[in-house]
Amino acid sequence: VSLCKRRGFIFQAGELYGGLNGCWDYGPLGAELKRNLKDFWWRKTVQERDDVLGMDGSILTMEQVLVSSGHVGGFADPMCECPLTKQRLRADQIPQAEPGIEYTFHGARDLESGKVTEKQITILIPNGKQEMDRSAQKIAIQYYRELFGKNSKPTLGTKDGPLGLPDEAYTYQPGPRENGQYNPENGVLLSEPRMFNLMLKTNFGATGEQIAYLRPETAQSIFVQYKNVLDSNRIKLPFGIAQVGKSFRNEINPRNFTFRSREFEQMEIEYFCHPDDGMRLTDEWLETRLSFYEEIGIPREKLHILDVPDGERAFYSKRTYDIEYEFPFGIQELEGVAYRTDYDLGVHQKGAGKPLEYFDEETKEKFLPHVVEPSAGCDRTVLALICEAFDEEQLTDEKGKEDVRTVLRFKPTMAPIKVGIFPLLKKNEEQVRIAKDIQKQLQKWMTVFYDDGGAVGRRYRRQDEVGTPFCVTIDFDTLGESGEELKDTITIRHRDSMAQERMKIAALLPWLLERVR
RNA sequence: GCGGGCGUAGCUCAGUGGUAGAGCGCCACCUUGCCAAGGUGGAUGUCGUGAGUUCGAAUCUCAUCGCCCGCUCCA
Repeated sequence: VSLCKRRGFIFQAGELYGGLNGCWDYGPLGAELKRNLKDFWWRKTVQERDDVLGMDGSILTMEQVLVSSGHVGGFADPMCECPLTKQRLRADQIPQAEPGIEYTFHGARDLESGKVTEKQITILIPNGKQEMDRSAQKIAIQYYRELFGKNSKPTLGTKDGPLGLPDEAYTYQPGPRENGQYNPENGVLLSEPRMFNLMLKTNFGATGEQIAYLRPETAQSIFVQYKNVLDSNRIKLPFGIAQVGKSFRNEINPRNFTFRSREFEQMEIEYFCHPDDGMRLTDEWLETRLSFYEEIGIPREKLHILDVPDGERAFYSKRTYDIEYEFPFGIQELEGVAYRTDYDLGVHQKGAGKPLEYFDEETKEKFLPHVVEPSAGCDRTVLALICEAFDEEQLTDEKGKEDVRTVLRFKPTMAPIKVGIFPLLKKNEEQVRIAKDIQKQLQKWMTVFYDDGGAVGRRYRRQDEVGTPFCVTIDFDTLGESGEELKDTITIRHRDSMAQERMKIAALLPWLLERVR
């Protein structure tokens, strides 16, 4: 995180004003890195395949689209929280409380330290669970002590509040209250139901009367435009539609740097196919995606494949693989490959009242296509690239002096800067002129960085720290001081090995292009 | 949202009621013929923000924002 800020990869959004929770800005180098990832994904997914087309959908999304998809209903459940276990329960699924006696505690005193903690909690002990008032009280106190430990004693109180220091501990009234909801597992009175909707809503129109949502996933615009893409592109099943773009979720608790953000970018494919092919294609896409990660420099052994078991998958999914990466903060999901069946086209066909079936001319078969969805988190992958690239290398020089070299070992394809260009000595005008010529030449093809400040060794190390794979140095040999043979040659210094090789200036561009694209 | 920890220069951090600090980094000049050499000079802080206590607050109190950890959540 520190390196990211210091070298301009990632800053916190709104940092000047104290920061905006769950939002991040990419600085110059971060923007390059992210751009490289997205471009590479697009090239591999759209450009180099015959069966995938791209699109770029609107972020603002009609309410009806998200009603049909289930997001408006599914994401807007009222939830109640249990103050004892912190469990969250859907308010509409909590069973009615049985008759019983309700105990309210107002706090507890630690018997050793005498410290009093105030915390109100109400527990309903059903009539069936008690033989007499005293045993119900015991059960209540036992629950209560789970919160404060065995050495605590609940505070005395009345219905209206705590009276003083502990002895008898509670107030009670017979029977459940009219609007109260209790945790069926432990009888604890739950918090008031609150809406937990993960979608961000906005208004527009002259008077702001129209509602729109910021999309919670890029997928929906693909489903909604599926028929338009099909009709306008002379394409046959199976085929996919790919999209890279921002999505938004009102995450309750953003965490782990950019890993879980409220605004994030997705790289998604919705692959439409015949129902018989869905399971097979899901496995195929998993393999395709795994080799993608290998190509960008995330080794297979750092990836874990989770075959999400029954009961934990989304309700519409017949199979889901999570592709997870070993982040420093744990093994976490980079991408989900989900077989979504015909759920999405089904709900939109019904919701919009318009047929979305596909007619196969060859088999004369009419059916609703099924969908396989490889959905990758762009920001998460950028974070994985940085984590994977980061290295602190121990060096020992000829004099035996220890040194630590910070290196980001990005694959050249992903590296924000492809090549550093240095004149060996800033005061040598000829070296500077040649270096600037080379800079001009290479700039048309790739991101380069010109530097003439300080000793050349320091410049190499600065580039190591931002992951520049190659550095070119123009020296006295370039000028022909060691004879005609070395004239117009430069040295290329490799980031990972620190080794150097000499090369004609004319050979430089093709040599680099072969490696950095 | 709950519990705990934390917030001082770009970074890492010292500073427990009395003049705002160090190392590294950064900028300029000198030096430098290939791996963070050296020298000289320089810039940078509403001590996260707001309120309170005090003659006086980075330091004490409260609130708030943000970060980290554990829960929770994450179709």
